[in-house]
Amino acid sequence: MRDVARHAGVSPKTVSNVMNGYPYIREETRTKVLAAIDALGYQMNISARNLKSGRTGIIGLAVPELSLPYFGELADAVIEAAEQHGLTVMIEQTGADRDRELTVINRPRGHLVDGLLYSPLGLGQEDIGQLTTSAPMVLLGERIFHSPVDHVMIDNVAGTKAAVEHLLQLGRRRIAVLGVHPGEKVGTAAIRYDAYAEALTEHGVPVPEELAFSAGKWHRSTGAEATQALLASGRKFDAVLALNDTLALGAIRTLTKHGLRIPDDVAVAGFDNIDEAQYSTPTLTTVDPGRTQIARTAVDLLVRRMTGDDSEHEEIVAPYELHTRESTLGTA
Amino acid sequence: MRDVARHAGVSPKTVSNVMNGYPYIREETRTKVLAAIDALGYQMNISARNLKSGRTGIIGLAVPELSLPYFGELADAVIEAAEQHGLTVMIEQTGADRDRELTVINRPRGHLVDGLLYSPLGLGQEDIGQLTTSAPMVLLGERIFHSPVDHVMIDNVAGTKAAVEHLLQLGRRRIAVLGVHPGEKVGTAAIRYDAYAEALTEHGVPVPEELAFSAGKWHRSTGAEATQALLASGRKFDAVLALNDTLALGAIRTLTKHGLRIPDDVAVAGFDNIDEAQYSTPTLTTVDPGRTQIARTAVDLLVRRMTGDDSEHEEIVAPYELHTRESTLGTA
DNA sequence: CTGAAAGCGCTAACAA
DNA sequence: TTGTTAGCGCTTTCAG
Repeated sequence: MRDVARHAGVSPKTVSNVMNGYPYIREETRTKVLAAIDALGYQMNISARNLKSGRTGIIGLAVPELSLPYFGELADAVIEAAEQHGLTVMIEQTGADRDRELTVINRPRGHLVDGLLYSPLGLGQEDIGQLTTSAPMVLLGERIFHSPVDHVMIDNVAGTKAAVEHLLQLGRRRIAVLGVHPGEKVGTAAIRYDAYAEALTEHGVPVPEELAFSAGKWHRSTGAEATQALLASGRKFDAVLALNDTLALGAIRTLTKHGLRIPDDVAVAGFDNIDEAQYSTPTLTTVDPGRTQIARTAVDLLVRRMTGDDSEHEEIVAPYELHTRESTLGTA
Repeated sequence: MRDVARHAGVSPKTVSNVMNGYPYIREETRTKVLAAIDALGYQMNISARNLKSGRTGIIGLAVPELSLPYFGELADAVIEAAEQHGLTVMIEQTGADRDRELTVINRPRGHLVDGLLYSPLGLGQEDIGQLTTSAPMVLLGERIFHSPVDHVMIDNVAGTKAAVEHLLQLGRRRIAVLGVHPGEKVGTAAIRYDAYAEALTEHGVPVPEELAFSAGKWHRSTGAEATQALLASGRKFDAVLALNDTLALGAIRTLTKHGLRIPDDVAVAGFDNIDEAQYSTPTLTTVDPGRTQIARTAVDLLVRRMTGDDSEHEEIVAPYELHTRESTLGTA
């Protein structure tokens, strides 16, 4: 920057002013400076500016795994939204395991990010003490009850119930569940399972605990395995509620391979409405949690916090939408 | 840091030494310093260190869209590999359009990233003049012929040919292509299309130009649309080569909806081997370009460049693998 | 093994 | 409208 200043015959501060669009500069000076910048191929050193300002223009996004379509699509939406605010996004993968989630979240970031969007999978009330980040944070996806942190939430309960009620309306009574995490009292799996049980109960249908199958990571492969186990158990069922879409797609694969017709023999519903759900065979009935809106709302909220808004923490629930498709309705 | 030093009764430099694991420190001093760090909840300011060292520990990854499964899976692998080197990853989305690709790549990064991994979709020889980044760069995915830049490449030509030959061996002769970019002479679409034509020619099969259907973005939706157009054209075909997996999955959807049996009436093959290809109905025959290895190799190479290796630029081709599945073989 | 001094590149505050 | 001074928090000499 000194070089540029010398080259243009002005002071460094003037160069700084030009770079930052400071309005009160004579047109002539500005032109001279810009010419010098160009001539020298100068690029401002952001680290230096950060050091001065204490802010970096970077926000962090912590998600379990980018290779899961839901999180890939979420990250896409977050990056898009961040760009609107002139922010860039650093992504950290937490894996799907609770210990690593805590490690990652508590890793010192050295003032490198101005804020953090955090999409936890298995954390709950008991862990909130651990959430000690210096930068503002917005939690994505699920509620950690009573925690004094901003949340932008999926409507897990209402969404799951809507899916279950849809299956009940179709006359299904033996609805298997895929992807439960036995022992976990908190986290997405528990929330959705509880909502499922509650919906059944509300409609006077007994909760078939023997039809709940676990899957640690919510991948297609684990969905397929859980379905194998379900079939091997010999227990009767006429529907499958998978706790997310990838599990559902793995289930569809396994059911089809075993010659079961979907939805005639077994209806299948998922959660997330990933792009794939519209194009699978059969297309997948699923709950759309409002990804794009969650991303946008969360970034907006985070930006507000970063700029000093310290009003009471907010809990925003995004509207869900149930998409009914062939995996429950058949080919109309 | 000054505070910590005071608290521990040492000089700032000693604190710095402790933080950086400098070996020659008395155990007692180290303990004192660590205690002070803990007591004050001190976090090193990375921006300041960057300013001094000129390096940030961040690498950039520029991909078209994270919501495309291939790039989600690639990003996952890159982040994983970067972590091995203690680097974090900033992701930039270029969209799938050539102008934006150039814009993004030339955006000044203000010394914010130490290196850049760049996965272009539509660039070629003519654009290499534009690639003027100050930080070292490694190109991912495809070769831009003769450019003096490091490449870690998908074996597009051999991979595509293998897929085409597989279809030919099955007796298919009228192989439609989905996803071409008419007018583009460079970029992934052109490379794969040319390889397809070459494979046909080598086997004495005429290239059916009327069976090439374009799709700008390689999404499921565009694959479905292209397939609609193909069917609407009334032209006969017994196989579809989609230039990537998402297109193929969109095609399968449309073909199935029109009552065509796969592979009996139409065999379908894709490219990328995304996770979904193993679980779709039918499972998808596809070319695995070696994602994980590409990510690892590229990060290793980039790190070498960042640490001053300025030997001749390298062009590394990752080994591909053809996975034959139900969409061409049927259910054995 | 530890400390003191200087400076990385930028900008806020003030002065001219 | 532009220049000067000082300092953000760290590390790199070089001494002790």
